[in-house]
Amino acid sequence: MRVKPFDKLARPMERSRNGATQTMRAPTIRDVAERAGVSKSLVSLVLRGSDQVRDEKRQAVLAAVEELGYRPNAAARSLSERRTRTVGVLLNDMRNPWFVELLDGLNSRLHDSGLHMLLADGHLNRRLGEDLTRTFVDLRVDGLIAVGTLPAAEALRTAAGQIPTVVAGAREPELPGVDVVANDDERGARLATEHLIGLGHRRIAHIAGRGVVGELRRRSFEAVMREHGLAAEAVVEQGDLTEEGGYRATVRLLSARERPTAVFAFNDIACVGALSAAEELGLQVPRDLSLVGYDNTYLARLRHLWLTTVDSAGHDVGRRAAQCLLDRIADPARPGEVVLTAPTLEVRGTTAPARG
Amino acid sequence: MRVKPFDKLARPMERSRNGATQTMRAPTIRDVAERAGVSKSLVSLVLRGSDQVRDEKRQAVLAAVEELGYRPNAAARSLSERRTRTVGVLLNDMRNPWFVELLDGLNSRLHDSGLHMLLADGHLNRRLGEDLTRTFVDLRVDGLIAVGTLPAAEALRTAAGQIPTVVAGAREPELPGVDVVANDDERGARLATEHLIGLGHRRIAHIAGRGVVGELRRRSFEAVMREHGLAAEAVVEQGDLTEEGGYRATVRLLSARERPTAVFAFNDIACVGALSAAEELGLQVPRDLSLVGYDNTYLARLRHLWLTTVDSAGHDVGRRAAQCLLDRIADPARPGEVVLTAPTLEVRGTTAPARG
DNA sequence: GCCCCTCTTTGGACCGGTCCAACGATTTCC
DNA sequence: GGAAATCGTTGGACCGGTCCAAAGAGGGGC
Repeated sequence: MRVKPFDKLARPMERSRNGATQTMRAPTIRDVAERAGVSKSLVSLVLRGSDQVRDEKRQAVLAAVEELGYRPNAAARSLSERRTRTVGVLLNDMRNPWFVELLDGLNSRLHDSGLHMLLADGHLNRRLGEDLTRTFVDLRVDGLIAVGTLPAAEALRTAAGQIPTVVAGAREPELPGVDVVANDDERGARLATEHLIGLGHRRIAHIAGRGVVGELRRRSFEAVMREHGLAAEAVVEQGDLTEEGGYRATVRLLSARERPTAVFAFNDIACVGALSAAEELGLQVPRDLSLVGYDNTYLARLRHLWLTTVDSAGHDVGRRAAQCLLDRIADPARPGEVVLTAPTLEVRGTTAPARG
Repeated sequence: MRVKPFDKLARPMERSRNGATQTMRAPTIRDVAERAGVSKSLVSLVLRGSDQVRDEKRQAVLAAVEELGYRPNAAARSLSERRTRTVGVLLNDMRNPWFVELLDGLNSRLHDSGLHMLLADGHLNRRLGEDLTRTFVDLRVDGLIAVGTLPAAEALRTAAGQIPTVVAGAREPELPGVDVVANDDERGARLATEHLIGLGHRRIAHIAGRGVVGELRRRSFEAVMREHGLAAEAVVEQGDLTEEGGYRATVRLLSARERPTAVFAFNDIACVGALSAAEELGLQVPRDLSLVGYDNTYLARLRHLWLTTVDSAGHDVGRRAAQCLLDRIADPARPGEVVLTAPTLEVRGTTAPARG
């Protein structure tokens, strides 16, 4: 289908059908001023809450605003103030419920400071985030938050040179002057692994994820196993962030000669895949196989799944990331910081003591 | 925690630490003009792709743009063009994966037309959408899309008077001059119910949702049952859109004297709750109880759940809603339209022939 | 050589706000 | 009573673009 470019479309609100629907323009600050019998400067003062205005005039202005249904024009304000009160959020993948939770935290904190969130999903817009960062630069957003690991690290570096930037919920890229806020993956992986070892499991597998986060969790898993003298019992199988990946990895694991009695999956979604695989191969969870996920998304909380999982506190990560951004807006020159939140273990129905 | 108002924060990008990090301003169109040795009007022409410009000058301008790293200021452009190239999306609940899918469709179509999406989640911002619509009005978005049933119908009515508006993925509110794009709930409920009847089920329950959508599906379910002479076998239990609601409704259904052999749930999430309840009460799905969900979200596609469900084509609904909005922007005076997409049935693992 | 026409280019008004220097009217102080 | 300080208000420059009327530059026809 050929797409009609927007340029060719009529301008909004120029209802030019016939005489009936007239072209009515939104009232401006000057209209309000005229109606209230004051200057536009005074109106501006009142609207910005100055206390240098006589009460009588203030009332007149507010009345005029009410009567005309006046609403300030954000574009004009941004242009003049040289600030948009908007932060751009580059989202890796809105389908991942953990990111949604993070977003929630972000939003709550930003909203408190009178900032709006402009969302863009890099997964939807094929452009891999390159165009999106550019768009945000054009919009002169006051700050930029990259949620999750983005494909376009280079574009982000460029943008970070001009706009206060924070990476949230990912460990990369580490760029100069960019804060990184995430959960402590090493600690989380340790919690999961020690939980399984504490239940008496010895042969434990890990379904690994990609990227820096995947590596951190895997290494921590291996380290903990080594600490307990179980280096030889540690199995790592590469998966990805999908259910399918978790499923296939688990099928491979369970077809091996020496089956693991427990699996620590990179995230909840992969863990659900593992659950399906176990069931399909006739194993009962947690009797025959213990499973631990990561993220404590609502998936893990579904009664029918009820996964034991590491809670990586997405909401908290979001709130802290927002705080970091606010600090960075206040002082753009401060050096980049890495903030890690402490994950906790949420024990549910997919882990049990090892048999025998 | 006291929140520092944004007003008190430094303006972005005025890096004023010491002499080292200087206050560098983003280049404007005038800087480009000067560098290229032409007027700003000419630069504007080049940037907007006019063919009335001599090639030599065009090259000079483009070179200057490149050298300075010039990026146009969106706020200034909006102010002057009286158009933002942005549509506001009021999202009922980002946690519902079906809406995410719809958003995807929306985004793809809007992006093709050079429009950006400004997302706001009414569920996150407690303000119930009232403030959000106002914010969108302030921003002078070119269009408004309400995704899902919003609590603030009145605010939406007001906004719709000023901004082209479309409701997507919900059937209410029906307002003058507002299009409604959704899947055909009556048809979807019919597909589900007839599927179950076709499998030989007679005593069939429906876990009903709230609002107009809930009512449409329930009525259609009842109508189909009546058509097959099963009016007396139709059971309706009120649920809500959560897993918990589906769980509880199912517990009630299965504790009745005459148990249904099949349940048609309002949506996938409620269906998962039903699945848990059945399992907990010792019933095997689909052997002892057939289940049908609605929406075909990725939940339904998880191997471990593998729900038979009605596919309500979120992506398609999103794309059509975007098209409606574009049409409405082009001609704001056109009367409101109701567009329904045809759902399909996705048969998976939770339905089977009735026993006996 | 002059006039008209087409093709490019330009100055400046405008979009709707913010912000600052300046101003008139009081009040305060000596 | 006059100078200084305070308070409330205002005009106008400015933010960075778009857009339009009009100016300039050539070219062709008579």
